[in-house]
Amino acid sequence: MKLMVLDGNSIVNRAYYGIRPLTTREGLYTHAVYGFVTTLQRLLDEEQPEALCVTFDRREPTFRHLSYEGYKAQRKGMPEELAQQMPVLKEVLDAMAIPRYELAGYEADDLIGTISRRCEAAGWECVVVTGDKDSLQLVDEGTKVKLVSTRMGQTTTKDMTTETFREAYGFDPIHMIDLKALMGDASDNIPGVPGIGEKTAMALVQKYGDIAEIYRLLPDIEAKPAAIKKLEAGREMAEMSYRLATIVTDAPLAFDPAENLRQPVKPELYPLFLKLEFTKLIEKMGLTGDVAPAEEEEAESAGACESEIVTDFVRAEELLSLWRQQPWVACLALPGLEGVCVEWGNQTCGRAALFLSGRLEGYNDFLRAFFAGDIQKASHNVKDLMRALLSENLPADGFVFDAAIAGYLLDATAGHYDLNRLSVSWLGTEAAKPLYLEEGVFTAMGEDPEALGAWMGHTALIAALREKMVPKLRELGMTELFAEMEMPLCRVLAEMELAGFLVDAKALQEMGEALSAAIADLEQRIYAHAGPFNINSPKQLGEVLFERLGLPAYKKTKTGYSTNAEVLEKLRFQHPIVAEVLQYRQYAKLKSTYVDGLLKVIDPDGRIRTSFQMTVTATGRLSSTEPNLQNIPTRTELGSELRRMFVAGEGNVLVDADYSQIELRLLAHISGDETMQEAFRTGEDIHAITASQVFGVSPEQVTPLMRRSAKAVNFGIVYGISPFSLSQDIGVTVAEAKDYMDSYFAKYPGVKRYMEEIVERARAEGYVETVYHRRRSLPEIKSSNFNMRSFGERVALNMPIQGTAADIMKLAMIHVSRRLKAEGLSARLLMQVHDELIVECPEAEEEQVKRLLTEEMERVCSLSVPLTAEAHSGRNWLEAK
DNA sequence: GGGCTCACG
DNA sequence: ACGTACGTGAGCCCG
Repeated sequence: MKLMVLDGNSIVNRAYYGIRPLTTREGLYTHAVYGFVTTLQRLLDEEQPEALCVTFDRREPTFRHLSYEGYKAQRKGMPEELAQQMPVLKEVLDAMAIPRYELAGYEADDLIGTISRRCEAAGWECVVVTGDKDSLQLVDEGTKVKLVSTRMGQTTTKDMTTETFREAYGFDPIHMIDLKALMGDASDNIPGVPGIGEKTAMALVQKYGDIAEIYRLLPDIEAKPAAIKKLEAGREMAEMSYRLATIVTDAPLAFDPAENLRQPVKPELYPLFLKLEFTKLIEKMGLTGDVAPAEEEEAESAGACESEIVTDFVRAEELLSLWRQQPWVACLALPGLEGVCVEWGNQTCGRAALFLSGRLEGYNDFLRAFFAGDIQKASHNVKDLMRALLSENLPADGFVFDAAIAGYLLDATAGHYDLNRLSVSWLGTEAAKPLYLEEGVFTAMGEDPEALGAWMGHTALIAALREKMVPKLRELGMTELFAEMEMPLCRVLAEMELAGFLVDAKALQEMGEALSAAIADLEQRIYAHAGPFNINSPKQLGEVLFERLGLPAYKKTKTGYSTNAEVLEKLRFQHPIVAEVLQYRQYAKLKSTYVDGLLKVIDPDGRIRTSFQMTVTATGRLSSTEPNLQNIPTRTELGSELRRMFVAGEGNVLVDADYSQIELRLLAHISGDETMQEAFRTGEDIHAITASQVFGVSPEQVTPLMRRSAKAVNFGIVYGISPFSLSQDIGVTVAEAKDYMDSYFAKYPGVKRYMEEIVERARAEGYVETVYHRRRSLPEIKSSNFNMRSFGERVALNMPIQGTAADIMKLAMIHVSRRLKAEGLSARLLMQVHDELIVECPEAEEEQVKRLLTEEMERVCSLSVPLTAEAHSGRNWLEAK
């Protein structure tokens, strides 16, 4: 039989400091609890113990405090954000039916010591889980310690048994106490012997075992005379430290391993996890709220009271007229537009109507009427619905609310905005399982009341969400952002996705063949140096380069040697294989991601249709998937050849317009820095101007190197760079990089002030926002973890700039699309790549479209610096750049 | 499914 | 002293 005991304080601390802070919608911090539970789940999987318990420290002083007043005296109290999670954690453990132990006068460690010895006495195996190396003294034949460590945001465990401990330390586990008695422990304020450090202490314990033996033999031990002197002087300290470091194994604790057998979780766990918004855990642990019928009734009150399947068009017409009078109705369509559910009326007793393609004569006419502009509709993932409608030549107007987008604006870092998650965080309840999402059930829905019910339930959620979210959007000043930017953009993006980008498949195919040949050739040359291996495997490549060929390994990753381009560049001239690998990598990337990847997704009409994601990025940018057309190569000559494959249709051209230095211009505008603003008003080349100002030379004296450095600083500032990273980027010493930054800030004091102020504000408010009130909350800025806090500070600098640029581009797209239509042009938007728009138009419209694009892009807003855009055109994307 | 690498702004 | 630039997505390897 096996019992696993967790050091509650140690594990929760690790979770707290190691995980990005997370709060519920109500502002309750939850990450320490979340981290604790996920760690626990993993440990249970790994160990499969029959019994389980958790120990905690108590506030009362222990015998250690009483015997030595310095003990943990300097230890700061728990941060408030962690302290408030402790009772929640205990509530969770209770709901999971996991016994927890705490005892006045004893630390969690002492209880663990006691528990482990009681287990052994009862013939049980004991597994101790902690992050604290002190507990290693407990390791023996019946007890192993799993050491938990959190590095770079992820937790790993290391099993310590008698054998592994001996291997690592060279003495028996029990002598951990002696080691600590000699070297002390700064974090617990255990003094040890003054002057004796880790090295000496390790050597002594390895040689003599315990301090009693060392002091018995003193002064005739093998050590430096100075060390012997210190040992003699510090005898009392050693003895006291020994007592402090010894974990108690006989605390007066009522404990019997058999009373800690694992139990099924209690029903309280589900509502508790709902409150904490642990949707992922609910799913993983298969928790459900199937409990008392009284609660079910309440849950249903959000749904419809009355519902009907509409099968005749007279009734459909009746409803359509009714909805034209309503301020808005909620709707949800089935994939493939096989059905539409409409929900209206008041919230407590709404009504639902279902329209199914197989059950209603004139279903298409219904769609045409319902999706017209005279019925105001709230839905979910509106852009996708619009794309489906437009592809059937149906109208797609009158959408006033998208629950996913509202959820995104209200918390851009939540990650997922499916109706279930929105429901948990906004309504405090889970949605019915979306049965209709399963393949193949759509046409059968009419026969499946459960699926119909779930579908109606989801539609009702949209209405309930709207009621909650619209006031919140207003409260945060996002009404316009939502209604004037995000909602109108849905239509623009749907049309762009539908348009697709024509590609020259034949040329792409040929490029692929050329790449294949080059790759095969390089492969042979690489094998000639090292024998055959998988070059695509960083692990195998690392072994070849750094073990077999003995090249110096500059950098390591979590899992082994780093073999990235930066490392390989440094090795380029040390062995001919390196340059070949670099080239192989470049070709392999182009072939697999771009040539093969794109060939796979060309539609029958020769066009590629990407999907724009509106709710992914934390800053407000779009992203592009399946395929990603926002990362088509441009930085290398060979790579940029791929852009030649993206072409205009017969008789058409591509017009490509991009904003010039939009982020730096926004830095100048937002920071209010006069010098930088002046530079943009008068100058052409901002990096050269910056160089001349930072290096104190006239514009003609700026060398290419100076310009390059200034450019790196300009970019770096926007990202919240450190002197170290700047030095890495431009290949100078850290001191030089720091000098550059200092003179940059001296020249642009407004930028420096902005950086300080925005971080200060973020700390005070807990969020940052763009000029258009797009918001990103920043709980990490208050973190006591240095890395996490620093990250928060960099984000605070960057988000308002990157995000405002994204806002401006979104507005530009809406204006461009509107005006292309207003002027009766055939031109249509195809792509957006953050600061760049691509339009396809008949040759005859080329000049007009170029003008229109730059005008609309520049006209979006009026800043304290000019906002400029440039347009070019060509037969293909490369030519048009 | 996470890690590494590399493509973009 | 810490560890070291913001925002993305895709293909491949490997446990």
